[in-house]
Amino acid sequence: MMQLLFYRRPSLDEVSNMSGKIPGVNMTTLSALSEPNRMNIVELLRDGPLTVGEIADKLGLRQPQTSKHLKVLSDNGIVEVQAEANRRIYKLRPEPFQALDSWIQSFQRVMQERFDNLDDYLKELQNKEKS
Amino acid sequence: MMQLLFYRRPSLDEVSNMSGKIPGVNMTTLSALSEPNRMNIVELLRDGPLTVGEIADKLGLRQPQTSKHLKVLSDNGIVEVQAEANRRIYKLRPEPFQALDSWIQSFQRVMQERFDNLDDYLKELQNKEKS
DNA sequence: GGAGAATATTCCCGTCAAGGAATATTTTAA
DNA sequence: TTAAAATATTCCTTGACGGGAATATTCTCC
Repeated sequence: MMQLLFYRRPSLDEVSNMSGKIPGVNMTTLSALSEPNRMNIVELLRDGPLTVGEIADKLGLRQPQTSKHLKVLSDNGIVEVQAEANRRIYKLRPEPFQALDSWIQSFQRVMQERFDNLDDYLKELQNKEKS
Repeated sequence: MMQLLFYRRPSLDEVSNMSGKIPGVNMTTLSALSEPNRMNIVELLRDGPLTVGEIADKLGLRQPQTSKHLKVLSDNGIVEVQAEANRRIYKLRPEPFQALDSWIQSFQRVMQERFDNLDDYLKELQNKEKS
């Protein structure tokens, strides 16, 4: 069961300073998803595209807030829009999730290797102290 | 290539209201990781356990800030501590990443199915308008 | 016990995002 | 062209978090 503390998300400037440091994953996706309403929107869109009004209805959100959250998701490439008459139909884009997936995959691999070699580290520490 | 916008992270209260809605993944992990310095710490710990001082050195952070970030990561079960004399050795815990992994996996599955049936949705919309 | 190293905590401040309310924009239909 | 529906945008306020600085705590060693 994952947990996710809710602290202030860093500003756009802070983020852009980081970009490129983490291969395949810059952090805007995580930040966008760490807002509960946006995560709920994303979960909702798993079942297929929806209009703004439908999303607002199903989540009990007001329309302006829904539009704002969708803008954030859209700016980050998490969703895309298709205009259809008066309505805007939002759907998920798979790319961010694929990137997130491959990041975690590589993560898991390294973690597995390094999992229980705390003992090794302790010996390292002792060696350093001798010198 | 993932993106991650940086907006305010929701408060702890907001998060606890969401808990359980997303099976296996509540959002505190994402929120904790969406802070650049904390993400850097996590990336650093991929290579093995480190003390607070070492983390601060390698990332160019001050010690108090480093401790604060580590506390957030610790409170969220992303890292665990082992006391060793004066020092505290921090290492990653695999569970949050496994949970995040399985969430994305299930996500990918559903997205694959629903990927390109926007046409179906448009037909649905038209049917609704007739009634 | 006292000094000093390593780490944690507290306080204050500035910033920035999320919500509310109102308004603007776009589109269709009559 | 007006009206009305659907959506986007703006302005304002509030609250929370991250950084800085200082201090507290914990531990070891003499």
